[in-house]
Amino acid sequence: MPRRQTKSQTIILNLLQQEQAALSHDGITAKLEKELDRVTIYRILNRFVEDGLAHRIIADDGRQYFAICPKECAHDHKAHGHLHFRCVSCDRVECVPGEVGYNLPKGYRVDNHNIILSGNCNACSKK
Amino acid sequence: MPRRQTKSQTIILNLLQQEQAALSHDGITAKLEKELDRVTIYRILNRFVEDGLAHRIIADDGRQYFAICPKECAHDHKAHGHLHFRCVSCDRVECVPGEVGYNLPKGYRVDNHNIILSGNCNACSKK
DNA sequence: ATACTTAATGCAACCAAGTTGCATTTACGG
DNA sequence: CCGTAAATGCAACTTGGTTGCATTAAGTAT
Repeated sequence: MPRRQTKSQTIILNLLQQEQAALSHDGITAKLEKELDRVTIYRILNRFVEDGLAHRIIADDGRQYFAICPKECAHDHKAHGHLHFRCVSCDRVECVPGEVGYNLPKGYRVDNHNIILSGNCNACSKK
Repeated sequence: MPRRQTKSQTIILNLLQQEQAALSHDGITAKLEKELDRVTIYRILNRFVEDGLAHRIIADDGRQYFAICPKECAHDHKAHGHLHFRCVSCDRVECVPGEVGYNLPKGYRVDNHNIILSGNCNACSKK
């Protein structure tokens, strides 16, 4: 039962790879020329996450965004300590490189980070 | 058109106040003895947020959690720089005091923080 | 206390994001 | 080229949350 390489899959993978930002389901559909079923897209994305190829971010609009894991986090697929920025004007979610600092009371074991700042990105705050 | 003080409202306010954790809609219903309509609860919570009484957190399960604003953040109702921890075993979302450090490329204007770490809390990681 | 205004409630219906079941298609190993 | 099972597509469902609207009940004026 190994994975199979399908057209749809590679299309989405390429999309995510060339994209700077994390994409939501409908961000993806928007960029697709050949229409794909909602379900298919979700399943492909979930597979990517399962395989540690992409990570899933739940933004503060409550929706899932997906981004290809940068090499830096390749060693550690669950704890993505970097932050994400969602621009409320252009609706892009970007991965912002660099670690986030915090301290937690002892005994707490983190196995997932979901850090979203939102506001206006560089481009939009100039308008 | 000022606000009116109703029973349901005070019940929920008290609930949130005495609770250490942030509560979701159904966390609240669970703790309620007298049953309240879903819609009513949501509307009350939204009003609290509007009035700067509570803040809304979107956890990494995609759901909204509400917590009374601690005094420290009274001066600044939108940017809650502190982090939240969601325990995946006991399903509690706690506010963790202390600022979170990060740096953002210039030009970015943050007006909301939504920082969720998840994993096992002190109590649960001992089990 | 009584009447009036309009905020708050409750119900039904709706909406959006995401998932599941199942029949059909299709990648890929033999 | 055949057979197996992974991937797709469609319909239907689930969950979290919101909206419309008639009804109830705060708070104010009389």
